[in-house]
Amino acid sequence: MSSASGRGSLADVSRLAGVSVATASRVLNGSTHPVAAATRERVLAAARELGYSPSALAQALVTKRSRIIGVIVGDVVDPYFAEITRGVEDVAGRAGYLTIVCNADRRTSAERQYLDVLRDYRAVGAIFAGSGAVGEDEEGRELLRSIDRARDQGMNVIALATRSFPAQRVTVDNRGASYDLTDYLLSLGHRRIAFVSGPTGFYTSFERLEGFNAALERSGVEPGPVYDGDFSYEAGQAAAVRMLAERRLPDAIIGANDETAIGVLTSLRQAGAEVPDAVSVGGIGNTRLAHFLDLTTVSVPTYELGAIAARRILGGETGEVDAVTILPHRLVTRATTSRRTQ
Amino acid sequence: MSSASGRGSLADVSRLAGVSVATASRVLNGSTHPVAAATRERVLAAARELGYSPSALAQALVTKRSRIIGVIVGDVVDPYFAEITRGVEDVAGRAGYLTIVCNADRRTSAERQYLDVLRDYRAVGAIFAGSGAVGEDEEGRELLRSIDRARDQGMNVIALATRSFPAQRVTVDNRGASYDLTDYLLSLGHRRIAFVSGPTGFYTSFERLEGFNAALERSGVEPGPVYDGDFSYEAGQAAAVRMLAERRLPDAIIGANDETAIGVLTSLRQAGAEVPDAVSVGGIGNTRLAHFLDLTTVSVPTYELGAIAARRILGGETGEVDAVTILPHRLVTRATTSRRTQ
DNA sequence: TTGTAAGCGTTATCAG
DNA sequence: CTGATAACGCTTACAA
Repeated sequence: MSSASGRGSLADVSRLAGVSVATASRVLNGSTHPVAAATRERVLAAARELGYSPSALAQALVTKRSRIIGVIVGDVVDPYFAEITRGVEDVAGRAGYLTIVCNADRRTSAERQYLDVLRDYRAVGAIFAGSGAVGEDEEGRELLRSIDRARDQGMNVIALATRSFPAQRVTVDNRGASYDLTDYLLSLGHRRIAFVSGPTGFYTSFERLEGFNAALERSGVEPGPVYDGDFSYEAGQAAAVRMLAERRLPDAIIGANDETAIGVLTSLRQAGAEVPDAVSVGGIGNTRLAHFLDLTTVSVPTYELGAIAARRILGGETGEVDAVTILPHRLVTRATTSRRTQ
Repeated sequence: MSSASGRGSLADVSRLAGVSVATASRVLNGSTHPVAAATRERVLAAARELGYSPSALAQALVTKRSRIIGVIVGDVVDPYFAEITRGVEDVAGRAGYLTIVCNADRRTSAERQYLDVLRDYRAVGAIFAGSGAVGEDEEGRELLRSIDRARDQGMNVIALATRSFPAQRVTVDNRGASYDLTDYLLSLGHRRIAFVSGPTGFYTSFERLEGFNAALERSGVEPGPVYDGDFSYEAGQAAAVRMLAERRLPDAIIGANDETAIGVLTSLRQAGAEVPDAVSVGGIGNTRLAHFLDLTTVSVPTYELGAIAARRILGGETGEVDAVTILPHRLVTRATTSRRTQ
């Protein structure tokens, strides 16, 4: 009976302390149920002697809820997501929760699979950190089904970007962020402004492109050329190469995120184009990369995004499923942009 | 009885299919136990209809093992660890395992806490990605105790750096990496070479410093100045500021890792010092940052480190506890180093 | 080939 | 204040 390998179960502790498992459970885990001081002491002593630690698995099984919180990101290596993750982990860890980081590689099907696993482990909630595809395809519908099932089991789902499924949202005004950056570039005298977009079909890509176009239009400037990208460094490089091959560089270039802007920046410089003297370059995100490279960008409170989402989930604020909280962004002007000279 | 909220249990499926839970279990989970084709079909159909998905929690409880693998890193945001994480997650995910990333902030006590939680969830194994403190302090002893207990419960523990506890290791030759970089700098004619170290007391810091000193000594060059750091960007900046305040810059500067080297690099450039014309700068790691900034560095196969460790754990190769696998490193010369001119 | 039943380690409900 | 005991959802001998 006395669990061959485990000197660690509640039963063992209760036996050693000479009480029932019920009592042992009450003192060892945060129960409000009253227990006599003397009894409590004996249990504590027994637990210490045995080096008891509760089986999170068993606890979760019976309470139907584990102390796990999941973050589903587009790319663990992108600092944008790494910083969000840190925010989640900080508040989760402080509350004794474990954070599971799932790398979906920006694929909806992977997101769904991870969500399912998270649900299988009865995670308390899931945070979708990345943007998703616009519109209703089969994968989107499957994701929606998975989300519904997750919710049925009591999971709390939060998105940190616009998504095609209903969810409480904590995000930033991507359109505004892009608008502000474009506007700043215009104010520096630039007219031919190029934009290297995010992956097509993603909400965040769309919103940022929209802000760009809106700012140009409002100033009566002809829409600048748009180069397809996917939020990667390589996409920025590729776009820069294409620009360099054309007869004239734009006055300024915006990357849909910092990674892409940095791809543009380094390619340009390697090719001998002066930044910001010949071309200005800006990104969005204000990740550490931007800081390191002194890149003009728009600060997005990534850490806060993660921290707030985690707090929501832990606070059990199921709230309105469609509530949306917009965190402020802020233009950060640095060394890769300057007034137009030529 | 028919679980109010759950139309999802094995019992529900078995009932609908008209078989016992044992049979349902056998067909639904990879059991080799024979089941009649017709029965199998009925069970499958019932499961589909109910949208059954097994409780990972219950499975783990009874098998005493969950499909979870943990990675304990020093800093999620540092690309060095992010890339390791990606390696782990790729192979774990492919095998249907969930990766839990734990951010220990380079604190031994946090590492221990995370390991304990991982054990509470009966993770199949834990990977210590970061380096640890040299020597035997109380925290080190506690960590050791936790590791022993984790092993008792069947967990597999692997370290990706030298650690003070016994563990199978998959790592690189840090001393050699640093030696090679230093040697390269010497070959370029540099003589006054400075080193910005990692956090004092950590094995990896120590090994890299050692390689640096060994290379200088072997060439009969006077030991260069060593500045204290902690693997952070800020440490690199601080060291650069101190150097700039001194009467003469060194010929070359080595950062104990890429982050630090980049801190040095950007501070130098912002202060108007030409890199590599006035000073050469190199790092260790070959993280994406180094790539972006065209930084000379030593390539460390981070992704592979993580992938191999994960494969070991999943393969259940408990193997020799002290076995160590050294992966090759490689000097990557780029634009931040050049022959000494002055 | 199928079923029965004993756990796995907790929590929670009810009686004392 | 304390103790039985029934779940929780699943796996796995052991029987049939």
